Amino acid sequence: MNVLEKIVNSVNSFSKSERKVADVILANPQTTIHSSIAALAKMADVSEPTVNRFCRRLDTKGFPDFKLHLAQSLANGTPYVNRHVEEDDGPEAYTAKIFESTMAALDAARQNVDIQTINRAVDVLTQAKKISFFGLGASASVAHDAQNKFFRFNVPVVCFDDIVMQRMSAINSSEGDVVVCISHTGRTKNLCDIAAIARENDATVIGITAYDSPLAKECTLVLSLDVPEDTDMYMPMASRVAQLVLIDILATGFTLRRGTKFRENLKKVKDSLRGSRFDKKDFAG
Amino acid sequence: MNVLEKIVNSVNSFSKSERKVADVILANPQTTIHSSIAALAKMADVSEPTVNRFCRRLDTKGFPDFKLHLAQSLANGTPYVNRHVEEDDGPEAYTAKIFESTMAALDAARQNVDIQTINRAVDVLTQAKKISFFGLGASASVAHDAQNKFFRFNVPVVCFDDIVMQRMSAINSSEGDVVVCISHTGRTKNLCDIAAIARENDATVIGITAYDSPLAKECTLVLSLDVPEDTDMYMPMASRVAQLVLIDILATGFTLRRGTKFRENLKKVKDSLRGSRFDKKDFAG
DNA sequence: GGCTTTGGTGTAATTTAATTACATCAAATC
DNA sequence: GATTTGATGTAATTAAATTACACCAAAGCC
Repeated sequence: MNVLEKIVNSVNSFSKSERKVADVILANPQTTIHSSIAALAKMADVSEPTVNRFCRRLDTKGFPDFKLHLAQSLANGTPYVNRHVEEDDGPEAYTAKIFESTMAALDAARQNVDIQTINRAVDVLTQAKKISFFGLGASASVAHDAQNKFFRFNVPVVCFDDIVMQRMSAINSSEGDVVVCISHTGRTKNLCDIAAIARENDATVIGITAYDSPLAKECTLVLSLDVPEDTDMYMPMASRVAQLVLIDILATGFTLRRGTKFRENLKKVKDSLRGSRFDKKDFAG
Repeated sequence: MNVLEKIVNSVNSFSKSERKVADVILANPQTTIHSSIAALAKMADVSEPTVNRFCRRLDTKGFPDFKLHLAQSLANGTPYVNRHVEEDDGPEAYTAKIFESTMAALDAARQNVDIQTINRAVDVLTQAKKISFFGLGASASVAHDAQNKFFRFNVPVVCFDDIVMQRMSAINSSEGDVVVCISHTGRTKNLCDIAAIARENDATVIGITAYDSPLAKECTLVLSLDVPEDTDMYMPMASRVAQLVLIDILATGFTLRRGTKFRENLKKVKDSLRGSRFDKKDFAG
């Protein structure tokens, strides 16, 4: 276990002064590793030996050794804590927090996602006659992204963010068609309807949504992410990123399943974009 | 660049004694971080000040600081490397890899992003008469997402993924308008044109794109992410996620800048969605 | 309720480690 | 061959961390 987590975990077993030290370290871990024991003691408003004892309590040899461990924890990417943005955060603070909580969300998603279901979803997608991506609001952009990805596979794919179009599309679906419904909460009524309609018409419905939601109930296959969402800002952030990564995973599974030959086709699509771009060589700095 | 790589790279510029130090450190980096300067000097068969000078040469403040950096380099090695998906990866493997490389990309983005520029971008956005988000292809969904976010702020915001509409919109822009152009490569000709047109019409142009790209040259402000992209699959994945997180950050900065009163408005928008949803209580499991 | 003990905390002394200042030596240049 | 430059080590100095010890507060005991 890394030192940072260790501090968080054993916060209860700390004494009053030790907790002060812990707070300061957790608040500015980066500063800590560049401070002397005296500076840190002052920041936490405790004596130097208290800091030293704190270090020992965490199974390090002393303060310098503790800093070493801390440095490694920090290097390990992130203190994957889902830190919330606060009123008086400056640009550095909220930037760091958003990156970190997004990464924390992805980490959580990775651990929660069910590989079996992913595999079955890939199965279904590779055999689809037609693939439709539906999302509303914030999930609409995820659906768009999915369309963009699967479009490159030269598979019939559509994407609607309009309820009426979605409805018509769902009614016209038939066996062999795959409908992917995207919704973080899984409680958007219109989308639940769409899923139900599609199923009635024998399409396979994949839900990228919360497990145990109304939408999930309407789906053939549910890909749940269970991301701890920071709702402070009243906007879905982390969940949507996790959804995108999930789309990436499905797309990747798709290409792998289709084999080498197929991937050459992808390259062709990519090459076709070249004409619309400035060449890397053309543009010298 | 991490210290370990730095040592390897600059091995030529070292003096005889310094090289002895370098050799010892590279041979047992793990031991080094737990040794005193005296111990290391003895191992390398040089004097202590030589070791100190060696540390300074690598842009560290001294020996303890050097050890800190070294500790981080060592920790950095393993956890999230940008592991590439391979031909015969199963679902577990590619799922894990995609999550990890996305997280690695975010980590890299976090370290590269320029806070100053973010702050200025937020400045510009909060003062905008109108905000336009433009993207093409994969970046279109990012633009959509941005629109969705900023729309909630009750600010005039548009988003076009159609070149003609983008062009018309850019021509009609004027001072006080902000145009955000999104492109991973920054080499999409059409979007460069749009940026140029917008600027000619006195709009402020923010580019979410690669630093040093043709698009960047056309922008007032460039938010660069420098994400190591996995191009194996011929699709932008990680970069687009980083762009989204950047949008999240801008949106967050925006709300924070606007103050408490404004955030109540956000809650209203969120509450307004309630009617279109199944209530949490209505739906028991 | 007062006494004792235990655990936590700070002050000051001590020890250890790192850094600086300076002297010396080697190699390169004139 | 002399001089200068840069590299290195020795010794002194400074800074940092640790230890020893004293004190205080809270919990348990008589």
